Parts: sequence; C-alpha cells; structure tokens
Amino acid sequence: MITTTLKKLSEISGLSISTVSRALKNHPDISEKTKLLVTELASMLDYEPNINAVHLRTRDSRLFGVIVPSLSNCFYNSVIASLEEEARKNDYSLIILQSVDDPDIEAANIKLCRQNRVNGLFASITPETINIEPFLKLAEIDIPVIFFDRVPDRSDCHKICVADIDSATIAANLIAENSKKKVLAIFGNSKFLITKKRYQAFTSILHQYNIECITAYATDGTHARQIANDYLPEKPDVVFCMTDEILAGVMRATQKRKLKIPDDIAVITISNGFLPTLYYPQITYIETSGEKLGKLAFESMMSTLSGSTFIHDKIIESVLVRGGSI
Amino acid sequence: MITTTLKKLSEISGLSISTVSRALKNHPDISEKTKLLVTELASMLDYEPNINAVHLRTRDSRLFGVIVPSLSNCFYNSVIASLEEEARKNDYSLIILQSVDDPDIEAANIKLCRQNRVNGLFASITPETINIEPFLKLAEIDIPVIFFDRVPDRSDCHKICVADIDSATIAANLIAENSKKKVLAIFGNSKFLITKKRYQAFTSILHQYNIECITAYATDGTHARQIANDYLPEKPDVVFCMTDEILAGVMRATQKRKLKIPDDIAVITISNGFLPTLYYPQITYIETSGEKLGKLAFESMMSTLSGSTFIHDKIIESVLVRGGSI
DNA sequence: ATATCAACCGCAAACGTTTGCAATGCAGTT
DNA sequence: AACTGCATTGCAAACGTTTGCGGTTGATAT
Repeated sequence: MITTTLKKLSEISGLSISTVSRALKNHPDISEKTKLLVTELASMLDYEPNINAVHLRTRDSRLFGVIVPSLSNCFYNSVIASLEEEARKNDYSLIILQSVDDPDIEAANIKLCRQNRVNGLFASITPETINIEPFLKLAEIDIPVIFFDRVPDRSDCHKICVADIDSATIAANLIAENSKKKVLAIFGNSKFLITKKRYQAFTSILHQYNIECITAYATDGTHARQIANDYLPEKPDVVFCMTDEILAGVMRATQKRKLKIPDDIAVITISNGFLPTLYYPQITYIETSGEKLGKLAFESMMSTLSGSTFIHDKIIESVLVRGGSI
Repeated sequence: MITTTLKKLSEISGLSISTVSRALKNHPDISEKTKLLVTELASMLDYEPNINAVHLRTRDSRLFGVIVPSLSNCFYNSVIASLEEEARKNDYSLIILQSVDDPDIEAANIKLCRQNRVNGLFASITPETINIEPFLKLAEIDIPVIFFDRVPDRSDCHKICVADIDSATIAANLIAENSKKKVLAIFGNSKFLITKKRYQAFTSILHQYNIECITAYATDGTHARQIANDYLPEKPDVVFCMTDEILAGVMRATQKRKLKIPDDIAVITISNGFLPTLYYPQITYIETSGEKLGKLAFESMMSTLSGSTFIHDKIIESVLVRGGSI
C-alpha cells in the first residue's frame, strides 16, 4: 500500500511539512496562493491524513467503543444505528464489538477499547458478567462508561434503560382495564434487573386487581413457544410478552392453535416496534425505542465528556402503541 | 486520561523502553527474570499498548472497514455479526459504517476508511451510487474491496452475493410444480442488478410453463402491502416476494383479507430466514444466509490479502426451506 | 538608513511504539 | 592473557502528524 503523506506533499511542493499541514487545515498564517497549491496537490494525490498519527499526536482518538451482547438482535441494532448517526454528526467514530454473551470475549473487547484509547464506552453487559471491575477501571481513568439496556445493578454508574416498571405497569393496567381474568405472563432472563423489576411491577398490579396470573421465564423464542404450548390449555384470556423474542414464540403457538386474536386470546407485548406490525391485527405493544435510547445515551456521553459529574440514570419513557390485539 | 506507556514502565523498572517492549512480547532475547518483572509491573499499572502508535510504527492497521446501507436491517446485521466473529478470530478489528442510502455519506465513509488505513473494505453500495471510483481507488492502492449483496455491475471487482438467478429459479419451479396458474410477483428496487436478474429468471421460467404472472416493484414494505392490496382482488393463487420486507407487507395484506395460507393463496419468499418462521404456517422460503455471506466474504478478503489476484465472484448457494405456505 | 510590523513560512520536538544494530558482561577456551 | 561466543540489554531512528516558537521577507513609517 503506497500512501501519500505530508512529507511527500512537502517534497513535491517544495514547502515544509508544517506549511503543508497548516495549509490543509486552513490556518490563517498561510497565504491563499499556498493553500490553493497545497490543496490541489493533495487532492491530486488523494491525500488523507493518517488517523493513527493524528490521534497519537493529538492524544485524542475521537472514538467511542460500543459493546453489545449480540449484533444480530434488532433492538441493539436500532441502538447502534442511532449511535452511529449521532457519532457521525459529531465527528466521532465507533468501534462496535459483540460479546456474544461470553464474559471472556467481553473482557477482550474492553481491552480492545482501552488499546484504542476510546474517549468513552457504551456497553450492554452479558447475563454472565459478574465482574464489572474492568468497566469501572475505565471510568477511573476518565473514560466514561454509559451502560445501556442490560446494566449492572449498582448506583455509581451511568445507566440508560428502557422503562422497566413503567412499561410493565402500563401493560398490567391495560389488562385490568380490559377486564381480563387470567393472564399468562412470560418474562425474559431472570438474571436481569429489568426482568425482576418488570415482574415485580406487573404481578403486584395484577394482584391489586385480583387477576389470576401464570408467570414464566423464557430463555429464548423457542422456549417461549414451549411455555405457551404448555399453558395455553389452561385458557388464559390474555398473554403478556416481555420481549419481541417471546412474542414471536407465543404467536407461533397461538397461530398453530388457530386462536383468534383478540377474541380467543388477547396479546400485549413490550417491543421495539417491528414485530408487532407484522401480524394482523397488529399487536398492541409498549414501545421501547432503541433509537431514542441511542440518542439519549449519546447525549449522556457528551455531557459527561464535557465535564458533568452527574451520574446519569435515565429511562426511556414508555409509549403505548395500540394495535388490535387487546 | 492518564495512561501507562512503555516509557513509564521503563522509568519505574529502570530498564530501557526497548527491553520493556520486548519483555512484554516474550522476545527470546530477554531473560525470564526481566520478563516476569516487566509483565507484573505492566499488569499492576493496567498497561495496554497504544494501538495508534503500534499501527503507525508497524504501518499496519489490522482493521477492516465495513460499509452497509443500513444498520437497522436484519440481513446486513447477520452479515456484520459473522464478519465481526471472523475478524475477532483473526485478530482484526472492524470499523462499521452505515451510508443510510446516501452516496455523500457513503463517500465520507470511504474517506474515513482511507484515513484509518484499513487493510480492506467490505462494502454494499447504495442504490444511488453512480460513481464507484472511490472504491476502485482503494483497490488501486492495494486495499482490497469486497463488494457484497448490493454490488456494482462490472466484472473487475470482487463480489459476493446471495444467489440471484438460482433462488428465483427455485421459486419459479416450485410454483410450477405446485400447478399454480396465476402468480403475483413482487420484486425489490429495480435499480439493483440482483433484482433484474431475478426478475428475468423468474418470469422466463413462468413463461415457459405458460403461467400467468403479474409483476411489480416495491420500494419498501408499505409499498409492497399497497401493491398486494391492489392486485389481490385479481385472485392470484400464489404470491412471490423477493425480500423479507416485501413478505411483511404482503402478509399484512393477506391477513387483513383473512386469506388462508396456503389454501386461498400460497406464499413463497426469498429470505434471511427470520421472518418466515414468525407465521403459521411457516412461510416456504429460499434462504439467503447473511452468516454464510459474511464468512465467504471474509475468506475472499483473506485470500486476496495473501496475494491472490483472482477476482472473486461468488454466490451463496440457495437452499429451499420448506414451510407450509405452498 | 533604520525601525517597525505584518505576513508568511520552517525547525524541531513530541505523541508511543518497534526493531536493527551495537554495546556490555561474563563464562569458557585456547 | 587474550579471545570467542553467548546472553542480555540499550541506543536511536522511524512511523506521520501537530504546533510553539522563531526566522525571513518586504513594505511602510520615521
């Protein structure tokens, strides 16, 4: 690979390296003639600054790390898409890494971020992450870490989450409003704080209303389908799904049994918004917007970077999107 | 941000920078005592090499660029997920960028890749990309560009695509086998080579069998739904969808009209494999695997990097996955 | 003729690594 | 005693930038 460098431009133009450098960044010290000459030469030779050299010299990477459990997950992708957009607008780059739910890979990814001297890190931890020391160490050396979605259960770190209690509350209330009598509620990984909170909020409200509730935790879509198959015979009149994955499993089960929605059984879910629109009637869902989360996380990052010592603990507000499934 | 550098380690240990450097990379010249001393010191101080300095010095970035039209697209995400995995295994990093179908942003992204001195680029171009010069320029300076999925229509560049003709052929033949008489076929963006090829293959086979065929091009899911709404009254007995997006639109239309699948109307689609499983019966589809594409693209990259001058023009084989929709 | 000033430009150091080469010390050989 | 050879370590240059500071012009004012 043969690249043009400032030195090469300097040799060709007969100007010094510093003059070439300044000319390219429109420094007032440099005359217009020189600037023109240099910029033309640079574009002739397709000059692009070596970003490694720039970062080394300026001691600034203008780079954020993003670590997510999985890249083949629609929710994280919407978060990443919005982070990427914000980053671009602010002249930052992103190094995007997936931990595939493996704490070792997660650790390696953190290492990579350190090596890259990222200015900050957006992270969603794996269910198996027991030791968040490596993250905290980043924070110690003034590299802000903004946790999102799957966050550690402690108060001394930045957290941006989709609504936990709120969204479960909305769902539970909607179920009560519709005078449902027997609920099948399928939650996600019980290790997550968000699951615990939603479970707690959801069941306590149903309890207040004296509504019967079968609860279960699903590890994935297939498991959710199995759970649905097991419990549908007990004739719940509504099923609540905590995630898109669970919804997909549940829908397969109901469709197979030719249950009419919402007449035979009502469905309500918490979702990113994509899956619910695939069905007819569209599934009523409480929206957890990855885009909004991304934007908010980015804002938090920028604000901490600009000196704020405030600990961000934000929640994406829940919006009920009415479909025809309840 | 206060970081440990080789210099700092050297000062503390009383050894020279070069010795510290060599000790850390287990160079045979260094005695075991020294190695132990240095590695312990390094881990005490959380030393991580500054990757910018390393890259600058070694003139190698071990970095690949990835440019996709959109990060909130399941297909590309499966490609990216598999690229990321391969990259990690081979000690490469990825810089992932989205062009949001804007040629200007795409150009800016290419620039970023150049600035980062990527070792290679994986790219899927926007529908509006008329000038692929910037890509070719990369290739000129020995930065391999592997186009995937949406590729330029010229023979002098590496291309990895999902099957175009093949997948359409399989679909058409399956339709013929099932003695369907009237097909509604909805294709994607007519600007893409892949669309043209599939259209051509699909319609010509139907023509051979003397099967009536209504064809249309959809720009997105909503548009596909509209098209379906327009043409379903003409009572086609099977609908062919070229993409997942189109399938989603079509399914909404059929569900709304309470058409039974496959009795009232059969459905067949080309898909990544996720959407078809959401419905009941599962939709029969011709699989276009993003994972396989990613792996194959990565292989091509490695082989060109290791000196092969062969122009890769590969196709991910099509696999028919039978559901119950036809 | 000299001083002043602005406009323009170059020197050189620094960022944190890697690495060819030279230097050092020391044991064993002759 | 001088030499060889080996094991260990250090020197210094280079990668491609940025930037503080100082230098060189030429014009204008005194």
